[in-house]
Amino acid sequence: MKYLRVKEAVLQELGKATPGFPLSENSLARRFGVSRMTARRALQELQQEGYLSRRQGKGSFPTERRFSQGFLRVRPFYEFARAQGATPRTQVLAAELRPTPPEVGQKLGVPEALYVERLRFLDDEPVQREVRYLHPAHCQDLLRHDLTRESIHDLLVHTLGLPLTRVWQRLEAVALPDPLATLLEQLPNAPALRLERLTYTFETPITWVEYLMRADRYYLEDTFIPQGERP
Amino acid sequence: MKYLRVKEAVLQELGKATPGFPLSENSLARRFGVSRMTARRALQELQQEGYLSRRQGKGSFPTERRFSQGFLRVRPFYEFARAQGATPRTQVLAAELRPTPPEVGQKLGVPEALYVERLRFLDDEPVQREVRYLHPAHCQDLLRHDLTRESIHDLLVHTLGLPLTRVWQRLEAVALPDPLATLLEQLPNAPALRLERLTYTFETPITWVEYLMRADRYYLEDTFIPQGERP
DNA sequence: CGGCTTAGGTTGTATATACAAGCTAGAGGA
DNA sequence: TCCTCTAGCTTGTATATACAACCTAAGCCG
Repeated sequence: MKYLRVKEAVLQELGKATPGFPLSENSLARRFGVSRMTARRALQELQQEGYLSRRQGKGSFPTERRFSQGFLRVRPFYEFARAQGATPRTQVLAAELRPTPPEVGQKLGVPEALYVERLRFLDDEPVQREVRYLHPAHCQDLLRHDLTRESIHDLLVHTLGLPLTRVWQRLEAVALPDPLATLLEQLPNAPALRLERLTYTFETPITWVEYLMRADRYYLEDTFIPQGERP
Repeated sequence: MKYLRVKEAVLQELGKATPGFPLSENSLARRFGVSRMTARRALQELQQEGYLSRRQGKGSFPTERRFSQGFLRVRPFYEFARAQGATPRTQVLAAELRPTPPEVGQKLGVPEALYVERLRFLDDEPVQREVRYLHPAHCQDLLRHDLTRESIHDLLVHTLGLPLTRVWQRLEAVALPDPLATLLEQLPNAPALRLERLTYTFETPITWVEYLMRADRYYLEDTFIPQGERP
């Protein structure tokens, strides 16, 4: 398991803020006496695990570390509201073609996209802000629909006929900075859940979305039966 | 991009419930006129994306996609730490019989319970606090074990022989009040994820637990394949 | 019949080679 | 000075080869 030895060694150095970055496949291969393909595999796995960021032509750089785990799924807003017995309302703050910020542009693979920003209310209280970018080639018909009434997810699947075959998502807790806190009628730095989601049709990313949800109005709850936990 | 062509083709066949499984690297390579390593890459990526399950000596099979909608699953701390490549450490702050607070007592159905409070470190940084109440009639042997080294979940399942058949849990964002913020080396009102969980053996509640996780060190992330979302 | 060995499939690991594509610094020319 | 181009680095893709580890089924032998 040579590639594991290389991984371990690189992982050690990552902890020490060594000034030896960026790493390169060839230099690692020489240092450990392995082939480039073996060093490459070590770096690829470290990238996949979130330790390294690799860019063609530049090299492999350490990433800022964070920890992740788990499994989760979140229901559409109207379904959630119905389950709470509250009255939902949606205000569309923007719906237009707009250049994509770099992180989103990289994920969607386009320089500009349909931008939709919506504010969600339960019983006339703002509880969630949604910011969404949609792939322009696949979703251009979307703006003809009433985004205050219809679920974008349902529109994509049923009206535009885009099968949503894969979902990547991340959930975290954040403190609301000020323009957002005011928009959601919260004090600055109030806690909120932030859900970021990228949805694919096969290998094509279709839409990126960020939800910010007031912590005092939103939680995720579930009951399930675990698999393979019998003694 | 030959490996992409192979991926696409395999993905198509996956949709059709073709009886051509299991797939093998060599047969794919012959069919598409590519090298084994190229076919291998296609299969590896499909595995990583959750479409295929590959086993040495057997082959590549389509996965049952039971990615359980609406569910949130959290791994044991040591497993999580290992996956992150970080060094875990556990400090036991309390382990004793204690009266249950009303919300917990109601859920467990007992007036007093085994109380365990632990602080979890990754690379010597406190990242999670766990507070747990255990049903005294079923878990009294637990205090004889080393709670700094062993997973309570594993102890319950494997040592005490309690099948954990049902789980209720809730996840939310909170602001850390001051004694807790200091304990986790955060500023007061820093955001955190709070996970509350009640675990049953059949209809008997066994343990209630609350995890507080630093927002700057914890997030939940996943990729899954949705069910029944085809148009 | 029952158990063992073995042949031949599978994926996993490791190497060498070649070229394409992205990036950057520095040489060179206007 | 400023611009352009290129040499030389990086990662990405593709191939060929070799052997190890794992699995299954067929066949052999007691």
